[in-house]
Amino acid sequence: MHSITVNSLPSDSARPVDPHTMKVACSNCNLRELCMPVGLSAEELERVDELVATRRKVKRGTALFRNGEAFNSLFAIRTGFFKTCVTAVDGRDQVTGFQMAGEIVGLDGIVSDRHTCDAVALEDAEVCVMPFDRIGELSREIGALQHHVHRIMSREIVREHGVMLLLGSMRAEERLAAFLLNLVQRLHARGFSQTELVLRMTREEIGSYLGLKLETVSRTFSKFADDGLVEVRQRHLRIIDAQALRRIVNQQGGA
Amino acid sequence: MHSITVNSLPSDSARPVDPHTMKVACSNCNLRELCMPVGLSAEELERVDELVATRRKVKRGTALFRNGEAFNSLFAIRTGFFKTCVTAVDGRDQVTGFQMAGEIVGLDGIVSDRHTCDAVALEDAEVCVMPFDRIGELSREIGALQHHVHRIMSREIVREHGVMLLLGSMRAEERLAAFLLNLVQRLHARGFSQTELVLRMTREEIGSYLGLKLETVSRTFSKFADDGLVEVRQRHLRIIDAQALRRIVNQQGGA
DNA sequence: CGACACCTTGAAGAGGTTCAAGAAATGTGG
DNA sequence: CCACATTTCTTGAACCTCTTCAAGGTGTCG
Repeated sequence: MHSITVNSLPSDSARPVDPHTMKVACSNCNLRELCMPVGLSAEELERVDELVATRRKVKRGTALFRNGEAFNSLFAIRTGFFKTCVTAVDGRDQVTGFQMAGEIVGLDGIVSDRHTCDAVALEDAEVCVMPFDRIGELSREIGALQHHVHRIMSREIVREHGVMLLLGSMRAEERLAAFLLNLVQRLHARGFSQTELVLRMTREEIGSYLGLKLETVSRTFSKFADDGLVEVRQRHLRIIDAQALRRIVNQQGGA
Repeated sequence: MHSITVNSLPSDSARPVDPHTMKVACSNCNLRELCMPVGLSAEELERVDELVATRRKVKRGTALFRNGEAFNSLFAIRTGFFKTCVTAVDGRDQVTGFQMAGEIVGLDGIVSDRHTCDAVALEDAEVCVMPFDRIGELSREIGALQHHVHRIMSREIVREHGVMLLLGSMRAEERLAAFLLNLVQRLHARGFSQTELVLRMTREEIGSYLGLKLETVSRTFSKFADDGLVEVRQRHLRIIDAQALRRIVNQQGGA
């Protein structure tokens, strides 16, 4: 089976050798609405273009950054799919999120000038490198950019509130249903199918994110399939009854 | 019993009638190191003072803000103790954090211009109201303030990563031990005892935060007491063996 | 094509929840 | 200041969900 990439942007033929083509024109990027502020003047747009210093390719399975590394830049995902995870002193691991095209990673590093989690590519990926001091300088001059940065950080805080609600009060089926609906909704916003998706992560990674063991994830997928809510073939997933999944999420443990 | 305030700042006698005394001099505030950037010039400090528009008193049990309300300001806690909680569509509730003097609440509202959680005072409290546009303007001119705002938001993201780790991978005893150590550490940073504390929240609120039922919280307290790790008399708590609590947190489920 | 990682399923077990009852603290009003 | 109502906390017992351990199946990549 051929791999379906999460992002279908035209792969451009920029050679890493040429520093010119390494520059990215945010103003022309299909993902602009996702990762850049709207309502900029032509002049402002041009300056924001300079925000992206370089692009960087990240091979599947390798890290964009790791816990403990110096923080210098935020990264906007152009293509590919990432997980972020934190590690406790005792070695315990927790996936804190899955990120796709147009989303920003690296915010965790600002507070201490060091990254405090790992960002690992789950498929070959490319990111825009945005040096954080440059973001600071530019957002001092462009109000819309400043507000945009604040909104991105606030959005991440709110997202994590949602995960806390999920981890703190939902049962396994509710967690997995919420996870699937969230994933497919984000993919749909990027032009993909509302009903079909390819999971880029293992059952174990899903389990880590949802606070469940991989066996529970697998069993719950099977149950959803038995009940006719989804069709599961390994990582290929088709949502048959989204409404039923929504009911599961909003039913407060069976009440 | 008279209430022990979490914060022991001298209560000043400002009358709400007089707009002058309502102004707060951050430059003189004991909490400055907690909620304000360091290394400002005298002139900058003076301008930052103007950040705080007013103060606001919040009676125990009432909300500083609620989910859905318009977002205008961030709030720096001067005295008192808060919880923040999100509510799902089905009415499920999740405490997302407990905040004390020197900490900032309201960051959740930036992304959508509406608050997305409730902030409720668990004891009579007073906050500094900092209009968000003014923060924006001022941080455009004072680089240290800009960076400070970024750091506060990043710190919140990192804090929530920790909570996700707790909720996703720890057992009841580990969660409660981590919770107690965190609480006492933050109180100690504010000049309180390293070993004694008064819980300002109910067992149910602790449980909600930790993803446990109140009975489990109660039982786990009792077990800690039986094992000689803590002394529990209602909400009055004394930590006897902090090292043992730390071992519980770092032991990865009994391994 | 063979090795390895990943996934599924079963059975037994543990940890936490639920339900229930009573005790302790807190607040209220006489 | 004391009696009473209310909220909060504790503890027990039965139950349930998820985990653990184990084995076999499936898919993928060199």
